[in-house]
Amino acid sequence: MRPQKIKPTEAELEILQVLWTYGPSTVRFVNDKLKSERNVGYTTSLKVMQIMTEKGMLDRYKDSRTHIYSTLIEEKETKNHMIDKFVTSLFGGSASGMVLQALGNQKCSIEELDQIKKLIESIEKQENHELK
Amino acid sequence: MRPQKIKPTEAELEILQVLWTYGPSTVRFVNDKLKSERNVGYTTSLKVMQIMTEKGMLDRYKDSRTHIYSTLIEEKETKNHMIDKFVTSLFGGSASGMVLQALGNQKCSIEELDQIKKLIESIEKQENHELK
DNA sequence: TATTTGATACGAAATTAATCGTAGTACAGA
DNA sequence: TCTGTACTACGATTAATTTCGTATCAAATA
Repeated sequence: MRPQKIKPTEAELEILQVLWTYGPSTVRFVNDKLKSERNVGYTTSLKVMQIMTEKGMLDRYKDSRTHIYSTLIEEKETKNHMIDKFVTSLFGGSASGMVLQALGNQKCSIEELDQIKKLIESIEKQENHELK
Repeated sequence: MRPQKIKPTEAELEILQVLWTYGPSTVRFVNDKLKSERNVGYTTSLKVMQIMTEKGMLDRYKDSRTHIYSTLIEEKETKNHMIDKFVTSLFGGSASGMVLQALGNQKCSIEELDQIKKLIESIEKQENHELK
């Protein structure tokens, strides 16, 4: 049973990134991180985080005066869902189509490319195994 | 000079897909295609396409009674921008991070994986060239 | 104790997206 | 010519998102 539909808005996503990166945090901490990127008021972040809590995306507990928020949705799972949606809506569901275009136009280092190649090889090896 | 910021909404993207796939089309044609996926009213599609025209995303000319719409934004360029935004907001700008996760969780055929591997190899070859 | 500081709750405005109803227009065919 | 059909234009509504101001409360401190 999913906690909720995985479809964070842009503002929610920014907040999730902070919580995924730094772990459970106060509104003050999250807002400071967001402010290093763009201008956001404290009560704006607070409100969004309250709404996310209502939606079941975040949990919180009271630590003396302040609340400590943590995410209830898994980083990897959420990103997978979002990749999936992205691939479906832009590439007719073809993940390889998306990857080909991404690799063609984004700069990756040799090391990164090698890492991808290794992953592909390990997938291929595994598939051969399963075919036996 | 860009025609406009490349940031189609979901409804706009659906329409762009149809126009990219089938070429210049009437509202009726586009709406029929959309209706094969989900329920959309004719005037809804019409309205969105009119707005897209105002925004400079689409162009149109009158063919006797009806308008024929065509896109003013390039498929490949638009998708590249969107990949870029996606990678930035979800993967801190690391395209390889996104690719690794996409390949890990989406099923690609052996042929597709090989195709990706070949692309990587050709990029690597080219980079070696440039380094000489 | 009174004041300041920093937090939460809540309401409400502003924006944007998506949807559709209605009205008007023009051509085709009876 | 009259009528029906298919199209466009436009306004209005709804829902979701983002934003922030104000009120309130509690703890720390002067």
